[in-house]
Amino acid sequence: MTGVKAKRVTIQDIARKSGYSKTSVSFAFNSPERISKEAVEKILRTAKELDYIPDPMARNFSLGRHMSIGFLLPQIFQESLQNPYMISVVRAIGSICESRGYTLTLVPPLHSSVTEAIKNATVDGIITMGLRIDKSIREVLRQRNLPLVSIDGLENDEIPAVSIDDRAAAKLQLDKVLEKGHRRIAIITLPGSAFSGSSSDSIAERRLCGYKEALSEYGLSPDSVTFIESGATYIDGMKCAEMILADSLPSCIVTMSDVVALGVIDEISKKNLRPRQDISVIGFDGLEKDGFPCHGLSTIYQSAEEKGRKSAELIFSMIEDPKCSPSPVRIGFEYIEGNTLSQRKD
Amino acid sequence: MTGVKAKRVTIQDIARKSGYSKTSVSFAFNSPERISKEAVEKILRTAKELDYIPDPMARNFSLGRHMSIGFLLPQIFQESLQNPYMISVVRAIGSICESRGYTLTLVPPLHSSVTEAIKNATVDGIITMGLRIDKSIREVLRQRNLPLVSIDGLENDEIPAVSIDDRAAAKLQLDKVLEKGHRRIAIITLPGSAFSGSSSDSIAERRLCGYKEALSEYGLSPDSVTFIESGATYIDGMKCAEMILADSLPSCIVTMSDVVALGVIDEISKKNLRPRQDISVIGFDGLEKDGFPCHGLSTIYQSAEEKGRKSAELIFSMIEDPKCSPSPVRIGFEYIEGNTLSQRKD
DNA sequence: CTGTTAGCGCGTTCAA
DNA sequence: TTGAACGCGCTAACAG
Repeated sequence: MTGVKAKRVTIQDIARKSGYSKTSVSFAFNSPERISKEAVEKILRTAKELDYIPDPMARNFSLGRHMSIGFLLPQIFQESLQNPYMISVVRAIGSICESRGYTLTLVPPLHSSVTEAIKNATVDGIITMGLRIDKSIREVLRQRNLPLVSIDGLENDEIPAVSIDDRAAAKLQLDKVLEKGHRRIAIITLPGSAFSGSSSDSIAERRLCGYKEALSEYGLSPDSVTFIESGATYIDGMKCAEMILADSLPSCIVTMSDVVALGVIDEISKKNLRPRQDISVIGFDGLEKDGFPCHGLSTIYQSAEEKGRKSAELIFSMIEDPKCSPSPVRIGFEYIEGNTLSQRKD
Repeated sequence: MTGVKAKRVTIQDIARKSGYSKTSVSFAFNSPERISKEAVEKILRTAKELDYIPDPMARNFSLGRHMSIGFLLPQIFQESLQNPYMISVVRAIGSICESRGYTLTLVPPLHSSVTEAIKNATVDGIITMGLRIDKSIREVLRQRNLPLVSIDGLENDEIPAVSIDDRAAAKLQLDKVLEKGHRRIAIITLPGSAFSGSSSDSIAERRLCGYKEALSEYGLSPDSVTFIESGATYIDGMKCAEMILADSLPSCIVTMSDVVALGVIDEISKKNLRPRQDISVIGFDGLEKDGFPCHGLSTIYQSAEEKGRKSAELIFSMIEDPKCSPSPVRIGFEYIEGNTLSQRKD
């Protein structure tokens, strides 16, 4: 039995007081056409008197659904919702949920465990972003029979995924930089690149491949470039730029995310250098197109809106047809000409 | 009965197969110490074989709880999550939820109705922001026995609220502007000011009172100031600035939100005017302190983190003790000296 | 067509 | 260690 909560009015109470059966009360709320007008009236009147409305949890339990999609946060709340790109994706997912009458449940790791979090999430499906779906996660998904869509996840995997071709996008990014004549280049990578050791396949790694490809096409060695790993926030970008500038003076700083690039730019200004004229900067994400002010940052655009929308549509199709196992979805990308990547002058 | 979902393994199945009762199975998962070691082992082994874990919804239903807090979005998803200040508040709420093992459910209006949304939200409590809590909302809250905390809501109200003294904060803001000698002032207000007609008490209105007070202390009439209402996004700020600049040339533009101020600044630059030197700008919120890059915008700071945290703590205290009706919480505010509000020169 | 009876869903917990 | 009741609403099947 339950705790000490004040005893709620139930469908039973309305049945008794109105003189009808539970069934009729249920009908009055959900299929008024199924019973007589007067019955509906009397029942609803009684319900109003007793201040009754059906309990949504009991209702959902009975119907075997939750009316909510879970967005599984890869890190703790504080960090996940610090990332504007992730927020834009969440916003897009939310819009789809909204149009279907669903809520969107943000699910943080439970006791630092995403697996535990999935075990306990009362949702009809889960969308995740930038998370490695390991064995224990797959197990729980199977046990709970819970559909999951992974954004920016592994490729060649049985789990439905939405992503861009990160390798090609990164290559395009560095191509633009090299085209402009830059050779003294610093690249700020996201966590999860080869440098951090373990992770076998991550966005950062895929993009690194793209970078190396671009370099090799120009006959350059990866060693000619400074790589440095950083978190994905504005502050991280500033710190990282500070480290880089203390050391050398690249003609271009390449980042794997727009917010990092913004931090870099502000740090450059702070050092009394001029972004663009003295040091070029290029970002990644194209946040400006999704409504986040970037002041003309040159960047690679990947639509957060589309990623979110597509993944939500995928999850709903899986909920509606549990048998269907959708194929991966590829989102496009493009170079956005801003005002922070200029021709090398020196 | 439910739909066509693949039949899940239930506690009953484990009981049968393991030779123990449902009760014992339940104990094996929740209070292993209540039954023998071998029973626990055998049961858990059987569960593993059949790929069983307890269903969280059934569990929560049985326990009369949801393990989730609802954040009620005042507008549609798209708009609500466009607002960095709201996002910062959500982030803080989420962190508290996280630490208690709760999820955070984002609840958009259902069929454009917040009341309907509340009726159906499977959550233990609701936090809302900038929403007028009308009669029909109160009714549902009572019916559902659902605690609610309102951020930036009405004052002198029986609903627990978390807010700042908006009137005083706005006065401080305009005081700073007037101190610097500005007299040709344009003020961009949020929706819900007197101009928009109806709303009887909103943030915008309270702040307007503060502005008028400041003006009157300087012997100035409200008519000497240009008021213009705007949405709360970067883009809205740009548009608004465009309108203002097409008309006249104020020496200072005052906004009710930092993002709007950022839009104004970029629009000023676009017009080949210099923000700060030619036109001063002051914002409101202090987003920079909450991790959102504002490049030294002068502003009034109100802690989003604190608003979120306090409201989450309130809601949990109400959940834990349904009888308690907490008193309103006031958050502090302060002027942040940036580099966008300068002495009037002309 | 209107209304009812009975039982389900799944895990928790009281009383034995 | 367990059988039975419980939480709350939904609905198949049936009777008038």
